[in-house]
Amino acid sequence: MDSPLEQTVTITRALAHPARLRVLAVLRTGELCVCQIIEILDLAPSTVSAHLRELRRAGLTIERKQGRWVYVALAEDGHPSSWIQRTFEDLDGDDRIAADVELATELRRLPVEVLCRFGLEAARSRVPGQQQKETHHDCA
Amino acid sequence: MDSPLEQTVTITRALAHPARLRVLAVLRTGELCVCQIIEILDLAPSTVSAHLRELRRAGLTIERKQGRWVYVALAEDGHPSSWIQRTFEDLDGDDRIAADVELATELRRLPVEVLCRFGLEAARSRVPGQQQKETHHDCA
DNA sequence: ACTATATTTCGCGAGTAGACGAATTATCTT
DNA sequence: AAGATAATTCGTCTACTCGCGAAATATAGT
Repeated sequence: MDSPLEQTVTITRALAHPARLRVLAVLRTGELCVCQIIEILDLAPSTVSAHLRELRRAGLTIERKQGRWVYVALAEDGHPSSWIQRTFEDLDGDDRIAADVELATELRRLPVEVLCRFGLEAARSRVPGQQQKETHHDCA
Repeated sequence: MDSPLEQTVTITRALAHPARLRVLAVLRTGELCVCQIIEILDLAPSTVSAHLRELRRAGLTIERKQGRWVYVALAEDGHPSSWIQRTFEDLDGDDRIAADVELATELRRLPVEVLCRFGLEAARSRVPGQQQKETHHDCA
């Protein structure tokens, strides 16, 4: 449909924002649900939703809906994925990205249900020792 | 100075415009002077100048001044150049780009002096048979 | 059916990108 | 020194991006 030129613009435009690059980087370690991404970026849900829409439109990510939650993951194939690889080469070693990845790792250990509803601080205090017992919903 | 994240944004933003992608593609076959690029893009000189500034700022191109003319070329090394390579893979086969490259080939045969001063049509009629005799200034 | 909640869509305001023409700068030619 | 000209900078206009909160949508649990 789009010419190669237009497609390239779509992809590079999608890449050309720190919040969207951060999302891609953090998805490198696996899918995340939208509420986790909201927590990591620390932006309004509507803002994050718009960023995710742009990534999806460019073919850089895919989404699956599971119950109330929407999980976002990197697109595995298609040529957008080689742009993602190129991006990661540059992003490696960035402090902000490293912090995001670390936070993502913590978030994966917390039950999504608690995180979404009460926020990070509350989820941390509810699951202090990095081990959750009475979780009903798994994050991935 | 800039973090890897900021640098990546700078580069991808620079790539995220059809006019700038066209410039990069056309430079693939060798350097061009600004007036030739103006002719190819068919945009106001001030607009083209702004696009070239952004490419330079991102480290994607380099410029050298020779007399009145400024010649633009792709940056050969540094990691911006691998972004350029990635870009070319996608741009190959685009009709617009192909036409631009063809036009660039023609422009290289015309004396810059005539092209800059009188425009493409005039330069074509002054050098009808693809051979120029009384050229004082070479294009590269 | 009703309530709670995860996410998206909508509408708005502030800032920026990208187009142009006019004015400026730098360089060549005479 | 003066005039011509390639290119850049500046000012302006329009349109879009990106942030937010409010409203709408969809799904889960009671």
